[in-house]
Amino acid sequence: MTNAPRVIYWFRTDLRLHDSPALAAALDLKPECLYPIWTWDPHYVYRARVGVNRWQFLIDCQNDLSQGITKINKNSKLLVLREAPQTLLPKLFKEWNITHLVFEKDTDAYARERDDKVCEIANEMGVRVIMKSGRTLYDSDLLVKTNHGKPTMTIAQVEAAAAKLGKVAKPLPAPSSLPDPGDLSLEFEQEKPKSEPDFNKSHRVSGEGSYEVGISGPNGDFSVPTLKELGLQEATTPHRGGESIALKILDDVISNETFTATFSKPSTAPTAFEPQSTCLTSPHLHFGTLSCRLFWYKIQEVLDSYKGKATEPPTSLHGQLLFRDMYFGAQAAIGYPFAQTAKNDHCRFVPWHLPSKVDEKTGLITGEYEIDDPQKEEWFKRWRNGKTGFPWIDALMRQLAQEGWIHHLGRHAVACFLTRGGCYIHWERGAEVFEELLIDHETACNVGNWQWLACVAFYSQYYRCYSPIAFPQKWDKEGAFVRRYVPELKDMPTKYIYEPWKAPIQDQKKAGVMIKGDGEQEKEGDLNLYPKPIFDFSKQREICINGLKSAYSIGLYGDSPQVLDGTWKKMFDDDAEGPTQGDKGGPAGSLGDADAHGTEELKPDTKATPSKKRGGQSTLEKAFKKAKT
DNA sequence: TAGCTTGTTGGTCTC
DNA sequence: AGAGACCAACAAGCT
Repeated sequence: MTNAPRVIYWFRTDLRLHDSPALAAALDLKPECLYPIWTWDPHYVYRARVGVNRWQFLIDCQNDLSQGITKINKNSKLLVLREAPQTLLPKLFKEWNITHLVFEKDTDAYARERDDKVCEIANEMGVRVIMKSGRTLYDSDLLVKTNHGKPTMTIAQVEAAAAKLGKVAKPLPAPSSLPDPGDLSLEFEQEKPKSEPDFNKSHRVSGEGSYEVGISGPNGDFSVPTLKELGLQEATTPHRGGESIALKILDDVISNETFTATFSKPSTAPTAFEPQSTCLTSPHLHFGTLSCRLFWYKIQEVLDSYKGKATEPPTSLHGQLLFRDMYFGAQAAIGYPFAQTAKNDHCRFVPWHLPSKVDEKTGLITGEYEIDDPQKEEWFKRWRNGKTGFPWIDALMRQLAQEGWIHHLGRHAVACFLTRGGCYIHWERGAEVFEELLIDHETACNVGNWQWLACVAFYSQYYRCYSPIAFPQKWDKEGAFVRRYVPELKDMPTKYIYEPWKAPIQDQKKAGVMIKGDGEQEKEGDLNLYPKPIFDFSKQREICINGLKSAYSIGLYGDSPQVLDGTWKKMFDDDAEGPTQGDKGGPAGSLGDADAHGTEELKPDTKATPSKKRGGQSTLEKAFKKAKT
């Protein structure tokens, strides 16, 4: 009888009320009722890597949003529904007599696939879908289109495309009123998800139970699940989520005009803690509790009235937001392969240790990897656990595990160390650890930065290598940061704080710590133990640089036929760093049996040979002669 | 065309 | 203390 719209507003990575073009579009419909929902997606619960700190942050955001909604309309709140959106939404459309589904566009590969499916069903059921861009400064698909249809790989490309697209959209105010939701009956069966494989099993102390209590939660009130329901221990991060916190951080940043106008990322200290040297807005941008466009214009207001010399992109605060758009543009154009080497035409192929297994049917990495060398697996575990014996690296990795956040340059240091500047281990291993532990993890930025640091895309100056000893001394001669996060070393003399293995035994004993073993044993008598370094850094650095030099001269990319069929091994010297021995190789660097693909002769691959001075062998010989000296 | 500049964020030395 | 030269040498865009 009524033509008034009945609208579901589907919150995802836009957990805010201010500056939401999608929410504004929903309200423009003048709906008779508005259901603000969150679908508790098993993909996120089981298949994405999400550590306890990011769960806490998400739950904070949801609770704060729900309270924010209730503040505007006491009859409304965030309705959390525990089922996959692909199966749940069609049932809700019917049950609640929905006319419109509205949400913010998400260009992550899985999100696109999910949303395509939902749109298809909605169309079939006669439900109109409204999707608005709002996660980035510019609609990532438009950015790509304006960049001649190509992934945005440099800031110059982003700036050129942005100039054509015009100014960033002005932020919208939060709504002053919200319609009531309609009838909340749920007369249908809950479809429970398959819990295996569960990538987050290692974090659970009891079974995951967020689907065991029905669609609307244990009290039937659509409550936000708790960590306990997820079987998780308490979070350890001091950083908390929610729109109200995000807006307060923004106010604090903006009220410091000098900080805002003269911000220059490369000169902020990665060793600063309590407080850190940057504004820590990244998790709020990820969960959408802070609009990047509001941030943009608040910065602009400061710049407009600032009398001194302000910094500019790419190092300025505006520059940081442009980088985010760059990575989103790259991901939007490349899709699923963006997060991996296999089939990624913009990612250089390097024969890293611990390569991913690739599903031959889908072409996607499975989350498992090959252990080509047990020593490298040990290095990887010790890196992951903050026990490499390099205090700067270990302090950062322990800060990551405890707090879910480390400074951008700290991320550079540990990423370079794991990949091209130390362990020569696959950047996909590192990206997975960051995915699990970072509270601000978003695939586009995480993967993009790992590719940058590994010098496989975005960046290529692999001879510029971060030293775990010299680099932190630029900001923290005394080693206060190390002393904070590696307490075993808190009394180590400053002279040895970044290389404690050089401290004489007497100095070690005086400091209450022995530099001994591999980090397994924590104490010996009264003395703490801190591990010996996993390797001689300068030797490994040399090996890595030579490895990169040979991989660059061979010039393969993730989509090169030799990479996909495993014949890449024939192009590398057996003695080259990485699993290059023999002639059997799997797709994209894994060690699987390549026989199934035949042993056809290598043909010169035009796409894979952009370099004029390709031809490898002499370069290789030179490289390895040098490595020996 | 070959050479120059630029690219968010290196290390080491000198002044 | 901080800037500049040099190290060794990548890619892309420009002239």
